[in-house]
Amino acid sequence: MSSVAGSDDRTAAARIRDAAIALFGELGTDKATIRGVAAAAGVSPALVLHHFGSKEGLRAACDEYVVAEYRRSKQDAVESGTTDPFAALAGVEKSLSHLRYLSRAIRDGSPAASRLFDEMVAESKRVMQLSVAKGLLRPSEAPHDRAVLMVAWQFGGLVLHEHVARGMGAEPFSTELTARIARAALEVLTHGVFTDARYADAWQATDRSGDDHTAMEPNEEDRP
Amino acid sequence: MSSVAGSDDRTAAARIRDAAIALFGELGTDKATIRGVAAAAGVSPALVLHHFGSKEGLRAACDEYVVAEYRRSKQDAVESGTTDPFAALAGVEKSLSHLRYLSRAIRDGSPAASRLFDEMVAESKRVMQLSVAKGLLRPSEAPHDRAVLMVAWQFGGLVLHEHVARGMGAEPFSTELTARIARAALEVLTHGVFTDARYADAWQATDRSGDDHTAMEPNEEDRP
DNA sequence: CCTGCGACTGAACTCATGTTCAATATACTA
DNA sequence: TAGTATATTGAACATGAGTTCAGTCGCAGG
Repeated sequence: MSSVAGSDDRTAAARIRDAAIALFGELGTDKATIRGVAAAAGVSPALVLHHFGSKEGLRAACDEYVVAEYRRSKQDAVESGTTDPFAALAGVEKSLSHLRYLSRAIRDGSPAASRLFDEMVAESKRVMQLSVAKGLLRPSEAPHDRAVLMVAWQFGGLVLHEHVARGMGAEPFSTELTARIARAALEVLTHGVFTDARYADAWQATDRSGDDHTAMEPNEEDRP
Repeated sequence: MSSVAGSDDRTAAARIRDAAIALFGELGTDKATIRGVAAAAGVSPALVLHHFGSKEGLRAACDEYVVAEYRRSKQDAVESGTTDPFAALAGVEKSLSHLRYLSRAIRDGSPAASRLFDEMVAESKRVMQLSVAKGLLRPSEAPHDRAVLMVAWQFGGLVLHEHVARGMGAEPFSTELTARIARAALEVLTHGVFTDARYADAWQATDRSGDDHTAMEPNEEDRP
C-alpha cells in the first residue's frame, strides 16, 4: 500500500526505477529492455540512460533500493518483537513487485542480493543464538551451518514460489499460500519429520569429515 | 566420472549437447550464445542449428536429456533401498555440469524443470506416505503441503547452492559442502529447531483459513 | 535579455546474435 | 563409378537492443 500509488507525481527517475523494478522482476534483467522500461515509465529510452548511465547502472540502483527497502521492513518486523525467522517471510506481503524483484535478483546472483543473503545469515545466526539462550530454540551441533540452511530454505521458498504455488494449487504470493507454507514449515521445524534419530545417528556414525567441521565454521562474529 | 570423458569420439550432436549443457548451466540460456556453444564443441554455429533447429530446440533437447538423466539416477538411488528424501541430493555428485544445468533450469522456470518439480512432489509424497506407514516419518496435518515444502527446500538448496557454499565457506558442489548440508538438514528434520510447540500452537490458534485447507489439497493421485 | 544548466527527446549508430543459404566434404548405397 | 543423402561450413542477412549525440524546452540567475 505504499509504492504503487496511482498518481504520477513521482519524479521521472523514481517512475523509471519503479517501472524497472516491476519489469526486471517480471521478465528478468535480460528479457526486460530499456525501451520497455521507458515505455512503462512514460519517458524516452534516452532519459533512462541519462539518469542511470547504463542498464547495469539501472539494475544496480534497483538492487540498492529494493534491498534497502527489504532490509528496512525486516528491521521493523524484528523490532516489533517477533523472534522466529518466518515472521519476516509472512510479513512482507506489502509489495509484490519488490518481492518478485528480490526473487529474480537472488536467482540471477546479483551482488546486492548476495550481500543480503549473507546479512540475513549473520542476523539469523545472532537471533538464533539469542533464542537458544532464551530456551526457545534447540542448540545445534553446527549453529552456523544451521543458520545458513534455514536462510537458504527461506530464500528458496521465495525463489521457487512459482513452483510451490503450482504444487500447492494456490495463487503465488497469496495470503493463503504464505499461510500454508508457514503452517507446514512450523510443523516440520517444531516436530521434525522423522519419528526417531536413526537417520541422524546413521549419518553421524559414517563420521564423514569427522565431528570437527563444527569448529571450522567461518566468521564467528556477527557483523561482517 | 561419466559425461566428460576426454576423448572426442562422441558424435557431433552429443558434443554440442554436452557443451550446451555446460554453457547454459554456467552462463544461463540468455548469456550463452550459439557461437559459444559451437566453439566449445569444436563445430561451426550453423551445425548447431542444423542438428537442433533453433536455440530453443537446443535448450529443449538439453532439458530432456538432463532431466531424464537426473530422473534415472534418482530412480536408481530409490531402488537401492534408501527411503529418506535427502539420499538423492547426496548421491548426485556425479555430474557437476548436469547439476548446474538443473539449477539454472529451475531458476529459469523451464517447462521440463517444472515437470520435474511436480514429479518429485508426487514421488516425495508417495515415499512419505509409505514411510509414515512404516513408522519412520511423523504423520503430518497437511501431507501434501509438507511434501511440496520439502521438495522446495531440497531444490532451494540446489538453486541457491552458490550462496550456501559462500555462506558455509565451502567449495560449491564439494563433498564437504553436501555433507555439512545433509548433516544440518538431518539435525533440523530429526529434532526440529524449536524447543516446544508454542509457535506452532500459536499459529494454529490464529486459525487463519481454518483447519480445512488440509482437505483442499489438489491432485490426490500420484501420477499426473 | 541572455546565458547556462539540467531535463528530455528523436534519430541514428554499433554491435552481438539468432538464423538462413548456397556450397563443399564425407559416407553410404546401387 | 555414379549418385544421393547426410554432415559440415563460411558468409551473409536481419533484427533487437544498448548506447551516443545533437538538439529542444524550461527555468534560474546575472
